Amino acid sequence: MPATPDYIRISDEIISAVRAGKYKPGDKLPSIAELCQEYNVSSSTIQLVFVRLEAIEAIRRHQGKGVFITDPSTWLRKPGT
Amino acid sequence: MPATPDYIRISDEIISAVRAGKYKPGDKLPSIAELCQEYNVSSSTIQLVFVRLEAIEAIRRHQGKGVFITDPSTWLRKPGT
DNA sequence: CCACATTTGTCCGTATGTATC
DNA sequence: AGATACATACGGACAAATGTG
Repeated sequence: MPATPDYIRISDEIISAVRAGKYKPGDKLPSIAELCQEYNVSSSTIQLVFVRLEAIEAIRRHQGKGVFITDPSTWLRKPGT
Repeated sequence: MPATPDYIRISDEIISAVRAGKYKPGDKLPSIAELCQEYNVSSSTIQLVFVRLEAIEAIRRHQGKGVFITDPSTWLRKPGT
């Protein structure tokens, strides 16, 4: 059983959404409060997701404004490469 | 306001230590408890550091064993490149 | 095999600060 | 000024893997 942790699963889902074109560069993610409800986790878990996605430069966080998708061409790669 | 947050500063210091050769691939980092004391932060902050370093594949975490430095050639790059 | 200590892993709730609208 | 939203940090609870005796 993998039992993937929430913060891994959620960040992977966001990456998949970018890959699928549901998010485009510059798009703003839902607010932390909304993501908490959508995934039924605490804000601390969402913050973990953001730290992880920011580390690979998949998002940019702007205090007071929101969290935005970056240009995937700089970070997106196929699985297993 | 902090010029640099703890979890960014600490992870950057670890990366610098790798760059300086103080840590080599396969080396085990001090335990979470020791890092907490060394940097005078909580374990949650160290966990943030680990999530960040793991996202860029600078470390690998092994539950019950420890946290280990990976081969820097796969992730280490000069600042600004 | 079992018991135990150690260590890391995940998640939560909260407090406080700062930036933006 | 107030509301909204993100940012950082803490402390604790419990789980899971490992190593030792």
